[in-house]
Amino acid sequence: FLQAARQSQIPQDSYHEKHRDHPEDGKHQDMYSKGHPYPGYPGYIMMSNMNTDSYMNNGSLSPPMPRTSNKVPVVQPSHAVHPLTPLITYSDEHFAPVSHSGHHPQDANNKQGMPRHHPGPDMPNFYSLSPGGVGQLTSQLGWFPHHMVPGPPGPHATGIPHPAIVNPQVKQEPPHDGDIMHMKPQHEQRKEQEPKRPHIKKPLNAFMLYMKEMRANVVAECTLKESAAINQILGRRWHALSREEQAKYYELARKERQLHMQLYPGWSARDNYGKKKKRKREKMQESATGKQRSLLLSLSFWFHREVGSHTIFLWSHVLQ
DNA sequence: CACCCTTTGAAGCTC
DNA sequence: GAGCTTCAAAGGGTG
Repeated sequence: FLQAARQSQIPQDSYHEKHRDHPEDGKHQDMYSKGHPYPGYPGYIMMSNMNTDSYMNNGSLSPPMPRTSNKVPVVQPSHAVHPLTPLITYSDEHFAPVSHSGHHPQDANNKQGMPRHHPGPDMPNFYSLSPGGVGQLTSQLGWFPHHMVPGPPGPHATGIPHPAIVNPQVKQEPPHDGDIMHMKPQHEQRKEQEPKRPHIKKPLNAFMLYMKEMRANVVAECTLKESAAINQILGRRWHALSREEQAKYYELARKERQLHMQLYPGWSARDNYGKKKKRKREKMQESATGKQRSLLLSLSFWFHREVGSHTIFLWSHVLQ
């Protein structure tokens, strides 16, 4: 019921929902009606291996990109800059704010007057590396760590932390009287002695990159502020995108992963696995056990009705 | 204040 | 390998 209520809050007609039904019919007009949501965000740095992406050439979408493909810098979000300039910045020339969404060319050209490079079949060029490539990239990123240096990544010499790194909010117990080390169990001592590894976030996938880029547009176009509702809209818009438009984000996401791998060679999604949503997991568990309990109650009720009859035989099987 | 909600996709986990 | 779970972002809502 709550979900239905929440969903009902979504102004279905506040957006050009027709785009969903007619994705090729003047869609994305809303995307640029308000201009780019991130004015003045840094330019882009081009990726080096875009021209070699076969999937881009054959028109297929990128999700199934093999992880063994060329490793290229990733885009990792910076909380202070443009959403799509997280780890790397791109050259405006090739991946301008207008073009990176690939939507609403009319609005982009007419209202913003910005040149728009439609990805289309020549998308590979879209991501061609600007002079300097990754080297330039590293020079532009003050936080860019020595990605060949092993060990936990931390703040760069500049003092600017990597945006993907979140220092764990360690709740510090107020100091107790006496020697704490003697008061705590051995495993806790060991825990404290272990270096606190910074939390390295997962690289963003294609849809997440799309969301970061388009969220401001959607928020600006409607009165909604609830992210759940915004995300529903973004999900529908994502499906309304053409393959080429989506491919752009898949490619960005692929480069995100590649740069992430370079930045954090030892990192694995396993590192963050099971460290969030504790309440939800517990809730789900509880829900599951609750269902079992209610099932048991039902069966119990049924048992009391049927006990003494021949059905008790079946009940005994249920209990097993 | 931690988590929920909601979306998609990548990756981990379980069987 | 299939199917399920978790986490990435976001921010108002919830308990």
